[in-house]
Amino acid sequence: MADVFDALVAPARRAILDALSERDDQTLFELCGRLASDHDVDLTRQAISQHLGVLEEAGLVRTRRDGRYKLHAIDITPLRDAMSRWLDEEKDP
Amino acid sequence: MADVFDALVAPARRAILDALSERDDQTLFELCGRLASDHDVDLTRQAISQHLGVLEEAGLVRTRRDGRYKLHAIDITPLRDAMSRWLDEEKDP
DNA sequence: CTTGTAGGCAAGTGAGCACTTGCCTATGGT
DNA sequence: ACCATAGGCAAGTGCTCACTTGCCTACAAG
Repeated sequence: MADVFDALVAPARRAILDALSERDDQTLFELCGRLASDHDVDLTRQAISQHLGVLEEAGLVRTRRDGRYKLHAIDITPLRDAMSRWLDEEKDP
Repeated sequence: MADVFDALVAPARRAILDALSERDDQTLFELCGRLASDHDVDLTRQAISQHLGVLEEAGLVRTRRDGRYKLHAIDITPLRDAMSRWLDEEKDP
């Protein structure tokens, strides 16, 4: 299981999370097109696929099979867990 | 100005932020000792100093001079800003 | 002024990673 | 059966970065 912080360090992977925030259940090819047109990410399909693998290992992306399509969705739970140590500082007034 | 995500990818830098979360206004030497004893980070002084430089460039650490001492404190504002795009998803019930 | 402590600058090295190229597998339509 | 689409595996390359080593500056106390 890869680290959440390792997963977030690549701008392309953050763009993937942004694209998945807009719409869940996108295929690899959908993501390639959307990233190129809307997020200034112009990478090969294999590069995007590898990034998705890292994100999935970190738990930030969930996948499900539908025939020959593999649909990707974002899951921010590991992100909350990783950041809570700093962001959950109680501001007791 | 370095990227917040670049700053967070090194485990040593996250440990520094943890150490500064426990107590603000620590010097470089204080941090070296505390990191070695409490956070399993056994690096040279120069390495810690370079990490502090990256954190400062990312805005995550604020410094002030006091005589020959340089005191470091954490500032999580850039962290909130960087993560809000995913963590501020409104859960409208 | 010298000595010790706190910090800074700079170059060098090694390892990890982002990205590509090339080929292979699987599912679905006609 | 055949072809096109969706996805996967693996090796190779170049570059970035974490860390060290070595030397230099600043402030303070005796």
